[in-house]
Amino acid sequence: MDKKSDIIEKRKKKLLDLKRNKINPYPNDFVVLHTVRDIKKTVEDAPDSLTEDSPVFVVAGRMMAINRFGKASFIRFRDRTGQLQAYLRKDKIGEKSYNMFKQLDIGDFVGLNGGMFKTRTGEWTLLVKEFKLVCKSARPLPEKFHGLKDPEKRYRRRYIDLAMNSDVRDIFMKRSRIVQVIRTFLLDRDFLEVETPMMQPVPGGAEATPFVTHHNALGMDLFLRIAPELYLKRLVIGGFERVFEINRSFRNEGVSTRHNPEFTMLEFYQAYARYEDLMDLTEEMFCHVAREVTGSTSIQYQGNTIDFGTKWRRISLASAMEEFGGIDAGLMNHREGLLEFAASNKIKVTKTGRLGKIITKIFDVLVEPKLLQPTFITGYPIEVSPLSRRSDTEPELADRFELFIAGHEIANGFSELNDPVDQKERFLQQVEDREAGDKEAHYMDEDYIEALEYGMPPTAGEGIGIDRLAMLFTDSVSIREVILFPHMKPVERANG
RNA sequence: GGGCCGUUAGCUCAACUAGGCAGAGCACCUGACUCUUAAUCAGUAGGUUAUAGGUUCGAUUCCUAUACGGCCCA
Repeated sequence: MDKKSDIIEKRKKKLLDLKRNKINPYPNDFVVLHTVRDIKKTVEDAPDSLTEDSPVFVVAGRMMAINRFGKASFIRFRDRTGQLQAYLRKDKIGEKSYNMFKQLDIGDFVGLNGGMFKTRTGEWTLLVKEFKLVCKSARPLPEKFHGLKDPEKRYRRRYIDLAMNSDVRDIFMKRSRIVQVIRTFLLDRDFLEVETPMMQPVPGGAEATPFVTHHNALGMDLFLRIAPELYLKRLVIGGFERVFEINRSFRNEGVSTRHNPEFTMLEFYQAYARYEDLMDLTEEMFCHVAREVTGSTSIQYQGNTIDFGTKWRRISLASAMEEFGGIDAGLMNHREGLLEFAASNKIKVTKTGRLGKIITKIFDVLVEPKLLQPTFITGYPIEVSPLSRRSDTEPELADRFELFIAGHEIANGFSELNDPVDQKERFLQQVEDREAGDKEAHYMDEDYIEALEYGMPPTAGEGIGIDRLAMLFTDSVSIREVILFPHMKPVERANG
């Protein structure tokens, strides 16, 4: 048997009392005419025009604090645009109305109308002529000073986190802004925004374990996409020479400060471009985002200044391994030597894995964390790049780059492999790896091969992790801080 | 998957080292107060200490397991 908390019981009793007194605790007829932002702007622009009686503002919001005196009260309330103080006096709103106000709680929504005046301490305040309860809150908000801190409660009940913590609101407004700026940036360059299937018969475009689901009517399993790549390239084949998609992909992996099972990616494809062009475009895009979102091309992340404004470093994987990992470039083609090096550095690698996998694994551990300023790494081995175009000059390498910032992989781009015969061979090699036990290896996608056979113009494409970008621009250590509702295990509810 | 840490009132935290009546602030409730802004003053009330076991005369405290979470590693 649940014993509900005293404080919630009392709130629910107040609700019943309201109903008994024929006051609707959930009306929907209050017409809002102004926002807090509107009011503050008027105060700023024309303070001399304001009197207690005019102009009359009509505004609504959630009460975040109440200071009651005997026959007057100050409240602080907030709408989507900001917070404002209001002053309610018994002699202004009438005894009946004031007694009704006394029954309200922090957390309730009120509709207010009145004029602006300046208090003795100089704060512009709404002098309320009329107020109306707009929504009763049946549960108390957290403490006003400390707010809600427990990360588990913050993630599980993000609405309270948002209601209480302005820095959390700022993070998600910033995230939204980042996406909007990127969208506009691409639209301005004649890219077409599209939506491609999230449920796919063959999951492709990345090395990852997919989620499986089942379509009853079709009697078939489908996979939640691990990337939109192969569909976006089909669109390039169809003549949409510049396309992009910003949406969710899903990977059936563990959760951590950097991984959420569903995450947001931008992927874009540009025909007649090469991967070098996309590096230029990426620099331009990030500078633009930084300027639009923060007002500067350099940002602070975990105590480090990250500068997008200067030319980004471009360095080959082999050189980076030598410079940051201390691995002799001559070792790059020597499997046994690399395995020995990995072992002596306590890096666990799959001994049977392909050479490229061993190299990238060592890179992840020794080099990636050291790449603080934006850095493009190029020259990836072909066997870890099964969808990339083969380099004309070094056929063992792909025309590919990855972008690292603040020790995180942020983007991955390459000139697309548009030779269907080569692509088929690459898939076959992946299938071989899969059969050898590599669960993340690509699946054979015959339908995609067929599409390539119709001809895809030379194209370069890139994926950018939006969550990680949002982490960078909001100085967040954990991906959960930039995802509104991060995945959590369900918990038995003790109290309904 | 492994290691470490955490879970006490609606919220933020004490009490645990060395077992002995579970406490504070805010919020709530009652009263006073017409310029407060972490309002103030007086008084009241609020707990199955995450869950299940064990040790003990006695467990929030020690032990075991489980659940959920955080950080680090894989």
